[in-house]
Amino acid sequence: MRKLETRKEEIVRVAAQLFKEKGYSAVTMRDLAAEMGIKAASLYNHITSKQDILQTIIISLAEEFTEGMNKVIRSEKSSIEKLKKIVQLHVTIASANTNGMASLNTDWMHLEDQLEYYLKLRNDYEQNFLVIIKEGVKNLEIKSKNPEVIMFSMLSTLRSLYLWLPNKEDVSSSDLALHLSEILIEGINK
Amino acid sequence: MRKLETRKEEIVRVAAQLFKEKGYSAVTMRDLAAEMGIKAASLYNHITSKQDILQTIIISLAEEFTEGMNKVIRSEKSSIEKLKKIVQLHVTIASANTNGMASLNTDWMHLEDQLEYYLKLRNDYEQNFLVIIKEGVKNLEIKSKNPEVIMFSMLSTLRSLYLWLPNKEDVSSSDLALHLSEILIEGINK
DNA sequence: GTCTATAACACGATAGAC
DNA sequence: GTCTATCGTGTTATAGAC
Repeated sequence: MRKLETRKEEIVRVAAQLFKEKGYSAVTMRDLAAEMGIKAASLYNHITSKQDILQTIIISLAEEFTEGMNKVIRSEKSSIEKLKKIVQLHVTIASANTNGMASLNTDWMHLEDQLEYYLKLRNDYEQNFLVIIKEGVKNLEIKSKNPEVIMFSMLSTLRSLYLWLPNKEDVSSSDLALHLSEILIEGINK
Repeated sequence: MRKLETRKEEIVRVAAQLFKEKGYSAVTMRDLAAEMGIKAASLYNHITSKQDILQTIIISLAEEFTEGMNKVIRSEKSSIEKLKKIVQLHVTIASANTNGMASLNTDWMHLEDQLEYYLKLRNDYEQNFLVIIKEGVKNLEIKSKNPEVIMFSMLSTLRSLYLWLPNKEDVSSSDLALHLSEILIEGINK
């Protein structure tokens, strides 16, 4: 039996959609209330502030990525296999919450109390990503290109998935992850 | 002899930097004026509105990309060579204006009068990009993967360059374009 | 070309009735 | 749990002096 959505969860879900369309700063509490069919003042029975909503959206996603990365690192796989697992991680999380991913990617700078924590999680994630690529180069699994450029290229694509996934609801998410892994790892040249 | 920067150009340049840091909606005319060392009211002797600034930043960049793409299309090169030219185009434009690229990528939805025009330029650009990839598949130059996924992957990386370039001022922009082309086209697998 | 002053309105958030 | 009313502040933009 699926747990029912609380009122706060509903507010956060609707807010994430509006934040994706216009960005955190351009969405007013009156906009959000109207979309919920209530008055702005009523929102405050469920959340403590607008900032509270942004934190809830971003931090839970950032922690999901951190948890997923930690599992990948602990797994005893080849570097290429680890990268494929990371592609799958991004496809899975982005598919489940495309709206929230927009806030994670473009509105993180509006975090207040939790900004430092977010930046630490993001930085650790990137460092772990980089270590996997460098190990792959050392293992002779990965071409000896600049690892930073490789990470930048892969991560840019993975971080942009939320912009593209909503238009591709016909493609299964496991198919997409396989397809994307091939392009990112094998290239496109025949 | 280099043309001197007009006061409006200076305002637009400083605004682009602030827009990159906090986004269009979160930057106030007082913020911008303070950064220029004047009062907010004084800005209006040089620009007609805040919206005017955003338009100036975004539309000129969008037209640069359109012009560059048109040159690539008219050139009589292989599909792979055309893609390499597009990588070079993005690296060149993004290197010259990293701050403006942030607005182009994340604040375009705040355009008012020019929103439709921007969307047409962007859509045409993507269609041209897709045609080049599809021709490459037909020519047997490019692996027969889903062309939309290939375009999404390449374009995501190219559109994110502005986030990454400011930290890599030591790398020459032609070296970066070559390096990036190799990774995007040949992949990373050994 | 910049200033002070201010118009006209929108913002996040709270108080207290129901 | 939602409402009406409102506080205190911030917003873009204009008018007119210097």
